[in-house]
Amino acid sequence: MLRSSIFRLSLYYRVLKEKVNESISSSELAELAGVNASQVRKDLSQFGQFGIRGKGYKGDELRRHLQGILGLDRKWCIALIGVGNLGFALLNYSGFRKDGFKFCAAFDNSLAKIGKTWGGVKIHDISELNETIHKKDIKIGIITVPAREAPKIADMLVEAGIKGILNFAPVKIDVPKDVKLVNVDLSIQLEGLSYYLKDN
Amino acid sequence: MLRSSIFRLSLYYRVLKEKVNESISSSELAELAGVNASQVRKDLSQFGQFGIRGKGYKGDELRRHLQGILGLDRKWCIALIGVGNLGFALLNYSGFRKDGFKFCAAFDNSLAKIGKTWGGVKIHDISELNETIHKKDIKIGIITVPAREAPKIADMLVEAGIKGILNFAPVKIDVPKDVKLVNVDLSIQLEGLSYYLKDN
DNA sequence: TAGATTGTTAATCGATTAACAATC
DNA sequence: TAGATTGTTAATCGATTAACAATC
Repeated sequence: MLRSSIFRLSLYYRVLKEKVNESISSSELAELAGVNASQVRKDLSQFGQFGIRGKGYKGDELRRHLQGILGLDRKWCIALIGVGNLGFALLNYSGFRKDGFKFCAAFDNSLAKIGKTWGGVKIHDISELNETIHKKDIKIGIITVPAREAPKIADMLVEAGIKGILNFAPVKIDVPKDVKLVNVDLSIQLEGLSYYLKDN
Repeated sequence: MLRSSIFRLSLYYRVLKEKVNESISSSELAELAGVNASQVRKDLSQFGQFGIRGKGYKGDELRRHLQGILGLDRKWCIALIGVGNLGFALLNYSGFRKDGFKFCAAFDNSLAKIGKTWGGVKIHDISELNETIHKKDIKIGIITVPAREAPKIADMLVEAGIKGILNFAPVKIDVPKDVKLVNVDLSIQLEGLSYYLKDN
């Protein structure tokens, strides 16, 4: 399945929250999500037939389907590694919670932080990574350590059996192909803006 | 110019930092950046001929070219709107600084924050947005307010003459086509992971 | 039935990769 | 000169959009 399709399904899932008790056509949904109507129908058709010809889609029904497709109908236990400013912000970001994501443990190597509880989450020493991931059945790792430490942390996560990594460190991470890696590179996003603005 | 090409140029720019005193071939550069060698040459060829046939590219020279192309050879004054946890983390993120990005002002509507200085940046009332942007010659706006406030803030930024917006709010923002908008949607990235993991 | 809108196929568009002549 | 590697064109691949028969 296409990365970009999945991205758009999340978008549809989000905008449908406002249409729970209504019917909605592919063109309305497209308008709300900022994409093409054909694309909406194509994206959905990869997973089933959710609409009624001549009528459109039922908001709540489609939303429930998308929730299942995206795997948001369950709890996801997350580990966050690197409780700096960004890590702290993510621990406290409430937007994740409503999608079933829950921070089950945080890790850092700073003695000042280990043992403390931030955002309701206990901070462990990184040496406890493997054991904690198994014990708490953690499925997703979020890397918010400095770039030079990130590849090693990624290896430790893979070693511990993690199959999904969200990496914020500005460095190339290599993972086996059965591990899904998503990079969020804030510097590169900002540099993209710089390019477009430089001749204004 | 393609969004994806620009993204990769930033990647090349980053990995070349380690190759400043060396020559490097398109295939080495591709390896470091995790892309195809033809793509490296194609990307670069859109902006000029920077290599020597039979030899490759000079690291420092190519890096300087990329710096100019990306507009990173100058200072960029940034405004951050919404000094919550994420806003605070970005204000204190040192990674932006080395690329010439500088937070010149922050804005919030909380009386407890207005007038304070965080990460070396003064927090203003949002009512001072327009005036401050003009006075400080701010070119880029970063939106880290809650979703429901984000569209209004975006309008204010556009009104103030901002031409580049980095939006972290999980909501669709509309801007005129002479304004470049980049969305960073953390929930959607995480939902993407959920999709790939759900059948494991 | 007539109108509307889906699901799906076909056409288009764009991006990536391969190939190779040019040339250091 | 021989070997290497660029810059660029051609081929391939994949994603988006348009079109339309199916059908509510």
